[in-house]
Amino acid sequence: MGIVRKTKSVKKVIDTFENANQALSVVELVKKYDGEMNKTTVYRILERLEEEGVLHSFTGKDGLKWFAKQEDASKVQSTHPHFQCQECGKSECLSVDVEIPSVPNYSIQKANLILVGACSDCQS
Amino acid sequence: MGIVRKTKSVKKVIDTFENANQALSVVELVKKYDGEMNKTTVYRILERLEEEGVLHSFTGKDGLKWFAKQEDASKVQSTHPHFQCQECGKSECLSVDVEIPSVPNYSIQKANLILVGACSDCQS
DNA sequence: AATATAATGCAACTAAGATGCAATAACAAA
DNA sequence: TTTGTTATTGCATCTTAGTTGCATTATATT
Ligand SMILES: [Mn+2]
Ligand SMILES: [Mn+2]
Ligand SMILES: [Zn+2]
Ligand SMILES: [Zn+2]
Repeated sequence: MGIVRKTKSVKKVIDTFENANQALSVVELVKKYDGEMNKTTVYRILERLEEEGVLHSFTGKDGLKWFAKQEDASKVQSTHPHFQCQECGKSECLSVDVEIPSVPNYSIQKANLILVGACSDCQS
Repeated sequence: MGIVRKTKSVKKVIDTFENANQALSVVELVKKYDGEMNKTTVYRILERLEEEGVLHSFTGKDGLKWFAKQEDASKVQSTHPHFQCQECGKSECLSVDVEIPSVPNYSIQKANLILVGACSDCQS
């Protein structure tokens, strides 16, 4: 499973994430590659890059799927929160610690935390 | 805005939430009312009940929209986490406190925390 | 260069959710 | 209780994210 072949399209996607210091939604990636890569291909490359551990994904505040580089564990913990700016729409991984609350009788496997607000560029 | 008329359908929806001690996804509500209420009507009633403050909503782990009763502030804080069971699919509001991490240069307006795991009924 | 098969393009499909409009039902006023 | 106003509903249609099957193409390996 995962990526086996470094195709032109795969290289493009990897390159895009290398040069982006933020998360990218599948929707915007499909738009970005319009004309050079099929929508289905974008979805499948992202899927494979995630399986390979090159990218990771999360569901944004509006239910859209986002991807971002998978930084090494030292910088960002496996379960980290994501920030989404209400003004410019940008989204990014936060390397802060989150206290996952424990709930009696429940076993929590993972936590999905989205923080919504205004990023540094968008302060009024 | 909001609910003005207590129609049969509105009463049904309110009643469903009264007798459910969990969150309900729009998808399952549309199914539940199949034959007695139009899909569009379900969406619109939920929307109005939320505007009225009778219900509140959140986006589940898979991007689906869920609704739940709006308990009084004393029991559940305005920004509370939600739990979603990977086994049975049930979802509910958690009345626990969550530390919203502060991020330098960012203003956080709200937090959306979904905890995923196994509920008490689904422990192995 | 020949081969095996992973990856792609394309068309069609699924499913959640939104929208415009005409018909209907609440409900307040008469 | 009847009537008039208008909120609500049903229905058809649309939008958009995401998926799937299959034939074609490109990559990596020998
Ligand atoms: Mn991340
Ligand atoms: Mn809740
Ligand atoms: Zn911003
Ligand atoms: Zn369960």
